[in-house]
Amino acid sequence: MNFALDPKSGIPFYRQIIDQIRYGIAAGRLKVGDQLPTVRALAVELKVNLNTISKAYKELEIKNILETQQGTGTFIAPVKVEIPDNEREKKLTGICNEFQSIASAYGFNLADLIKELQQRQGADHER
Amino acid sequence: MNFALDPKSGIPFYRQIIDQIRYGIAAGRLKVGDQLPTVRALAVELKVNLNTISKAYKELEIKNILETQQGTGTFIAPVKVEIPDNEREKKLTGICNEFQSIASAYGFNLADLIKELQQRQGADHER
DNA sequence: CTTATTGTCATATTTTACTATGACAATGAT
DNA sequence: ATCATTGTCATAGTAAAATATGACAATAAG
Repeated sequence: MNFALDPKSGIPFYRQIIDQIRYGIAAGRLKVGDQLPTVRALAVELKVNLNTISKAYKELEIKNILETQQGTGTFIAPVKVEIPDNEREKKLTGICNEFQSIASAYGFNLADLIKELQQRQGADHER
Repeated sequence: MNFALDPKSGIPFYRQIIDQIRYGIAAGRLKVGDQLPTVRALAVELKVNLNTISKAYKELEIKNILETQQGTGTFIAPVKVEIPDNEREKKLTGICNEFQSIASAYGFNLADLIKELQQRQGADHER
């Protein structure tokens, strides 16, 4: 599981973390019993305060999505997490909007972006 | 151009306004020279404070995306992009790296992104 | 038992977002 | 010249987000 915070999004860090975990579970990349990074480790990795991670984990524990054992760690709880298709689509749209806007500010159009991404896709298959 | 604020999104109002203008330009719905609503008119329409609109416009003006003339109004500025080819390529790579990283944190892969962008390309041609 | 690691809690401080209000400055119409 | 409209600025207050710091509690390993 890899996390990526976007400070320019205006979305609070703790909420971005929550969402990325939810999406990870929903997509099956995180499975019941998997251990998450420790609050301190993730805080260092994302260069944010320990309390910010703790807040995210805590909210997910309240929702029974995570289980924490003090002294041991934080784990994915046996709960089904589903992200509605429309929310997922909305997220993708938002990410692409942001992407397209920034690209356009530097003079890149949709064709430029698609071409660059397709090259990566090709490179992926070669490996 | 019509605006819509989502109070539940957690994204600051002024940032939502900034983004909607940026996306509007990127998508071609707003063109060079177009006048935006006055700060007071938009403040009333969106039921937010005048300063919130002003802050959004001001930030866009600093980025040379808008031009303001006191007493007249606020307009879409002519975007100027002059970057050497090698730096340009580097920039595109960087933007796409960032994009791919954030998308991946939410479980979207290259194929998802390409598909979404291609849909936009198609929608463009229909108009 | 001791020690290290884990999550938790509490407090204080800083930064940012938003609102409220009032005043000022530049422009264009009359 | 006068007036309405435009964007701007300054100040103050409230709330949320994030940080900084230190301490505590439960678990596992030795």
